[in-house]
Amino acid sequence: MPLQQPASFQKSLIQWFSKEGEDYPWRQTTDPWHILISEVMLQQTQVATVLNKGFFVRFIAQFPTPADLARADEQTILSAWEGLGYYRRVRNLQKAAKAICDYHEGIFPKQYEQIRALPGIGRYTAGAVASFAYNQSQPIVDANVARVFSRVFDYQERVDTTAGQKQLWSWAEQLVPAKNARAYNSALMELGQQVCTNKTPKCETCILKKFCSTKDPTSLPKKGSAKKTVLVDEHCILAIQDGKILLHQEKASARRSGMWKLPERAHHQLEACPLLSKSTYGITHHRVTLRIYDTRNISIPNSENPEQEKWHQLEELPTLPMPSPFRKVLDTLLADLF
DNA sequence: GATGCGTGGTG
DNA sequence: TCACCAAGCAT
Repeated sequence: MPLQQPASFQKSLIQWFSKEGEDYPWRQTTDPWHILISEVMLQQTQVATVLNKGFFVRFIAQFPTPADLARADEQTILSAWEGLGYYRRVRNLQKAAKAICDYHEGIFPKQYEQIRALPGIGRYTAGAVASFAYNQSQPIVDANVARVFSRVFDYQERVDTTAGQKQLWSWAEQLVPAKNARAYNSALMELGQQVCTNKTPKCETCILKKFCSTKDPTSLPKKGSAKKTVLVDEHCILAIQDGKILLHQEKASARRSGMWKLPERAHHQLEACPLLSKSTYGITHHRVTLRIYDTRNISIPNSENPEQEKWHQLEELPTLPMPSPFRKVLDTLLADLF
């Protein structure tokens, strides 16, 4: 046991949470399907993002049961996820919905191993669903828990390695209580989010202060250095004729597959076209400079893969799933032009 | 074990 | 400005 008084540690957390815990929409339900949706949305995504734009409330209204998501088409699920990023998550969520319908008669499974076996559900998400929906005594380790544990135990090794993960999960297993795992796990994560924060931890008011060994919290947890960002240019065209706009759909093998964007052209094909906008956005380790050219009064340069391009009515634009950088630039351009 | 995957917030 | 980070997972 890593602590002398684990019961006191657990009790401190649960008491703090009962006073300071936020009343998020996904904490007002124990429906495992709704809990799963929230957990998948929150993977590598901050609470404020999911909360502010109403993604969770809208999604569970649109797909209240696994069967509802299982029968939706690709464009519909991508549109419901638009703005959240990591679109693979919603595809896996649909695969999980189909598996629940096909192998569990549409009833969300109760056993941890069955939850863990669903597509897109790893060790963290399985533990989160089991503890939040069913109050089962399962450990969780996310970025918040990793930060709290690495500081409480003054862990000087890297956490983004197999050995580091093993250590964090071992602490999580040993400390999760048998009875109140729902409240305990919620509290541990929320302390990491509200108090034991990345840059400026509020150690003076932290209820785990008496359990905590680190003298230099902001130096923890230790991680390897990130991959260097690569600069990339993207040259796209705004082609509008007779109330229609030309769009490109990403292939199944591509990133953002199934989504629509403005068609790309080689830079040298666009020398005669006026530049309409210039913006930048990040995707994985790339920094993309996106330039949009006006081809409305010029013959449109030939595409290398015209089979992926299609004319759409301008009215259809809001219903077509589109990556955020293109949604934003189109909203701005069309507001200016019309 | 390392890498790819989106987007928005932060100091 | 820009690197880093966030309720991870699959390959």
